[in-house]
Amino acid sequence: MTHTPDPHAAAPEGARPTIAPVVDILADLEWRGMLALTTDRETLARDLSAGVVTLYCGFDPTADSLHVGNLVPLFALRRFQLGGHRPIALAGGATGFIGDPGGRTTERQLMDADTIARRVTRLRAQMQRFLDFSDGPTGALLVDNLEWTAPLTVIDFLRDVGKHFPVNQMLARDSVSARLEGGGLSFTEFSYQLLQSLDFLELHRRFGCTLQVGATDQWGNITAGLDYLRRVDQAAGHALTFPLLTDAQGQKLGKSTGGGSMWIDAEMTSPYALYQFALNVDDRDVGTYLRLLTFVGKAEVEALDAETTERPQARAAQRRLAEELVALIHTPDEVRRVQAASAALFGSGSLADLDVHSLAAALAEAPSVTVPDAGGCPTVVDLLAEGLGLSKSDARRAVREGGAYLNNAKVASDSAVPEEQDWLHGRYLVLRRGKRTVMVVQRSAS
RNA sequence: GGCGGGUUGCCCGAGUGGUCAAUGGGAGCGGACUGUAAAUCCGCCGGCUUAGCCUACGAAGGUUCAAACCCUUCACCCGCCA
Repeated sequence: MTHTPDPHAAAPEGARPTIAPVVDILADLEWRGMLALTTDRETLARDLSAGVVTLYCGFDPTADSLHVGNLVPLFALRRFQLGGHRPIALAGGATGFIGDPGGRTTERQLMDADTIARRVTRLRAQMQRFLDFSDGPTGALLVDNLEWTAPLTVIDFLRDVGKHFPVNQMLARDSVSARLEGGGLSFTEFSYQLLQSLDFLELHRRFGCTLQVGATDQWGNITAGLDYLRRVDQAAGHALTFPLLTDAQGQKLGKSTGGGSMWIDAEMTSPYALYQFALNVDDRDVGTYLRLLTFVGKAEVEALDAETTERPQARAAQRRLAEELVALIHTPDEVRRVQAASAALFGSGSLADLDVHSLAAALAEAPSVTVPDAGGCPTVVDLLAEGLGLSKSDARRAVREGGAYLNNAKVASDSAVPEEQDWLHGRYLVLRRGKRTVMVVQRSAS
């Protein structure tokens, strides 16, 4: 087990993410709107108040990074931890090979072993950042189900696991029946629930894990595990699921308006992009996001809700969400950097008035293109295309539609070339497409 | 294994020899309005050396002056029968 220092520990006061204490975990999840289904609520509540409960949630390596939507279950583990319980984050090194049939209509593409191994490594590193791995009864654990699944032989699997699963019940699971009504599914994906059940049993035996949490499309897989636990070990466990949420646009949580995911990995989604994403969250969704994706307490979230209703233009809730998210996912230092960048690029002051250090800092996050000092500068169209990864046609179109700006001034012609006086401090050009896509052109200092 | 239906741009989906870079809807992008929001309206939405040219309608061949559209083979998907 690896112990990582809390990335927020060294941060100066004020910039650190808010971590409100959790007294009653079920009540906390409830007001956050995170409770979809549970097995017997009263027994669960009693167990949770009687002492430390060990619980787990699985994460399959479906991408090279977690995305913002994955934070809902991951943060739920943390909430349980704050409430005095012990979370286990499980990386699906084995289940990633099989593919969960739930929540989709078609067969998954199988991943090769190298891809899975790489992704599991990255997944583990990311999950470590959000839980407290210090020693003690509530210290988090990180496991990979490949550890106990890989050594299993086919015969053992069929005798020891498969024997306990009635096919008629497996067929009845929503995740399976939905697929049967659609295009069907392979035996491979049909078997997924067995592997997930095996995980639950294994974690129960190793760590006394008695609760599995997950998005509500996991309900069938989780309860399959509970049946298995009962049949094999005569043990009782619990299931708790979170609602599947979509935003006001019908998008999955954490998708930008462009449809792309907001990744946790700074290389895949820059802190600036994440900050801007949060700042632009729809008024109707911001309360939900604050509840699910931050640890801000009830009183404060409700105050921010009221702010949103009364003074939407201030976007206090969005600002808070943006700060919290960047602080949690990245660092408090990043919060200050992206705030400075946002203020400079969207602020009212003229770019030309900005001192060179502020300008350089503001532009650090933006895509950048460097041109040689001597010789002619490329056209604005070429610079936009290169810096923003557009086709020439797209870049030309942007200019023709009046959606391209050089130092906040509209570019009039698609043959425009920056002039000498356009270079801010002799070194920078700020190009913008539309309202929010900013890039910088630099040339070496003379 | 047999018979039938299908495979069109980011997605859905029209088109069944020239007038097709391809109707329509959704998504996306830009503009106006605003609060870097929503709604609404307008424009755009394959690429390029942009009044033109190139590449595209599952893949490869063929017929034709001309093919997304006709023919052949292959691949995949969906029904029905065995």
